[in-house]
Amino acid sequence: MAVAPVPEALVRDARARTRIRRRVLDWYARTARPLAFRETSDPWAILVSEVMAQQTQAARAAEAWTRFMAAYPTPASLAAASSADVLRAWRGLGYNRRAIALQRAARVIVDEHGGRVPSDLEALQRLPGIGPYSARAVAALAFGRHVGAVDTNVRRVLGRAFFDEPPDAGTLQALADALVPRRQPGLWTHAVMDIGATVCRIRAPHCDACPLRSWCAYAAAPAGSVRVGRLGRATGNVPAFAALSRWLRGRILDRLRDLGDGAWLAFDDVIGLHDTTAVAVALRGLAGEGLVELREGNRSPEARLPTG
DNA sequence: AAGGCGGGGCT
DNA sequence: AGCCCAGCCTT
Repeated sequence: MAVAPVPEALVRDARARTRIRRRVLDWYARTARPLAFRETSDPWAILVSEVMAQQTQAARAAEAWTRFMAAYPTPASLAAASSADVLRAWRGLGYNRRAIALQRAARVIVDEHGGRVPSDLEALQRLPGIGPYSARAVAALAFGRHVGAVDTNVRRVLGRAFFDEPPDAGTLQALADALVPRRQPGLWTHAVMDIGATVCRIRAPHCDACPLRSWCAYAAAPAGSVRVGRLGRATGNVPAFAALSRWLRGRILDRLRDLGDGAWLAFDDVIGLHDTTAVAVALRGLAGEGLVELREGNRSPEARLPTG
């Protein structure tokens, strides 16, 4: 078993990187997950897929993506839509703020970039809902830029293979960037994420099937040594009331999705089983994020999906 | 640096 | 019954 190279050596050793790339790309050519959004090269379609995949399993995002792209095939089409319709198209995906942010991004693309998704990394990251990961993913997948997109999969794969303890974000990003091949940045990006999703899983990794096996510190670690598991943010205890707040927001949005366009829903009709204060807090929160509009009704305050 | 934000799949 | 998922934004 080869000793795992320290990341600094790997960044310097072009031959080692070449071997790693070849092994990974060969593996990907045989085993790639058939995700619908991998069939497109349209930057807008790729951007939409990345937003949908944020904290959402890629296979499930792919199903929604196909429907969404049929409705909103261009930035201009999403920019011109009503937010209510966009939220309806987002049903089932969760994190509904993403839908509003995506529409805002489409409007920025139309207003400031001539309706074309920008290829510049900084411009991408300025778009609403596009952070460090998504900007790099779009840059690499849609524009062939040589940037490493570090998501939870890549963090785990590279962390396990090339570090003995969780690296800081800058160190990890530098290694991810250095590993991107000259020729096929998009294929590489998909490939590393697939390793994390199907082989280098957080539990019960399939090291024997891994293209990085011969370089990997994790696979080589003797039994009993410390093994790095999840490399993202530590998960703290989630209070029960937090889950309830999210759940209530979701139920309210689903009620509003089922109403006709522009129809208002009275707070009193939402409350039913729910605590009056909890409903009010949820609606204020939704309004503050642009997910609903509020007005004072006759009996009680009223809410609807945004018509703009 | 920490907390909020969904819904579904997997173990 | 938890834990996790192609993260991002706000405070």
